[in-house]
Amino acid sequence: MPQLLNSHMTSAAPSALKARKTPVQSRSRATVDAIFEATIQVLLRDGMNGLTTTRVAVRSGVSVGTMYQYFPNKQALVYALNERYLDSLAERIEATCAVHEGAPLARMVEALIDTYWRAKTERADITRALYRSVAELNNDALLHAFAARVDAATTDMFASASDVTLTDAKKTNLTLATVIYGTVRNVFERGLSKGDAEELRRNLAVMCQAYLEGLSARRQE
Amino acid sequence: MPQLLNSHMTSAAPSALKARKTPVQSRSRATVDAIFEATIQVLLRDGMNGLTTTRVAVRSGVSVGTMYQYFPNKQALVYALNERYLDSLAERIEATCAVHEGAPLARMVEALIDTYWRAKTERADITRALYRSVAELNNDALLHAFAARVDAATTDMFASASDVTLTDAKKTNLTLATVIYGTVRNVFERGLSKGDAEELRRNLAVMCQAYLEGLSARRQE
DNA sequence: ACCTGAACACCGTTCAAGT
DNA sequence: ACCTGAACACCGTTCAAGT
Repeated sequence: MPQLLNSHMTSAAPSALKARKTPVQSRSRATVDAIFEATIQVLLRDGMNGLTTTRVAVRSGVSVGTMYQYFPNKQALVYALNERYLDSLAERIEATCAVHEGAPLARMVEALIDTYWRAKTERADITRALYRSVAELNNDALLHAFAARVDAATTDMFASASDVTLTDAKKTNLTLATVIYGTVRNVFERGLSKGDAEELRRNLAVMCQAYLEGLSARRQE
Repeated sequence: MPQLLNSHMTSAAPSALKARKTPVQSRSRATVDAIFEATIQVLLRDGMNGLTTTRVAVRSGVSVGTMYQYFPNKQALVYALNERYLDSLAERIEATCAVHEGAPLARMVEALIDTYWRAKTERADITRALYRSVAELNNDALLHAFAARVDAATTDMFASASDVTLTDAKKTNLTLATVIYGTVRNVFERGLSKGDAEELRRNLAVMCQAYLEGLSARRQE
């Protein structure tokens, strides 16, 4: 589970949600990691409503006071947790994009769906818990930063396609990204069975391909 | 704003979230409406975090004690609010389905996207607030009931298409519904500009059409 | 049948005191 | 440089008393 979250701290956070101090000694870095770990566990066990500072403190083995040295309030803690998660997700997407530079467009789309899908489904419980927790925050800045970063990577990738030259890679990317990420989220919300989810993944790919073929076809006319 | 919410009480609610008593006298019905109205307003002004029972009570002009006569806890209140909203949304989709019985498949898809899109965007602030509030609940039952009801209507509609006979209307519906609703939600999360959102709506329609054409084409081979 | 609001348990947050 | 935990303000929820 720790592998899902890495420790880069990107900073799109509004000041009220920013981490209070950056851990400098190894002792305090361990403290912060313990707090994050405890937060996920409490979130999984008791849900967003049962996520109390006391419970996180007890589970992480530090006092509430210590928590408040690193996070100015409870929201900031949840915010930072999502920040870590999105950061690692963005890295994975960027890696996929790097690998597929110059590939045929269809393979890029397939790879993007695959990476995103896998990242979200490999720990479905965590994905669900984080989807819920982030909804409570003033999350615009967080999600915009994530979207901007990931969009940059995927747009570049699409623009490098070996078989098609997109007239407007940015807009094509916006359509594909919104549809793909939105669909994946809705699959979670509907709680689809593994079989249905898998079929939907394939159909999503087919839809994206059909859309891309339509784009080329329209250009040739 | 009241028109967005009607007062049918469907009941997919787990017992812990069920409304405590049904209003029978006109006085109490007015009370419940006032509570709902106040809840939306507090939600819009102060967000999910600032939604306190005291604030809702003051704004609605009733005491906390009265609120607790109708809703066993704060979650139940938010749950009921979402229930009302989803109920009215389902009604609108059912109406669209009824109108398009026997129409060509492409027009059905267009109409479905249109209805859903319009319902979500006409009061974007409320949509956003409710998306956030529902994420906090144990919302599986609520969303499943909504999905089941709406899926039934749209599946029937698709099965009645005049130009195409679907081999598996249920699965086609699942794909289209998940992609459409998911995409609309993601448009909100990304906070797209009106222009971008409008373009995405069109592209979503194109993607769905391309997918349907692919279905027919594959059958002919 | 419906409403009130003081009272209680618990949670978020602080801060003086510790190592 | 980092940690502790009692103390305080405030919120969710109840219930005895009212109309």
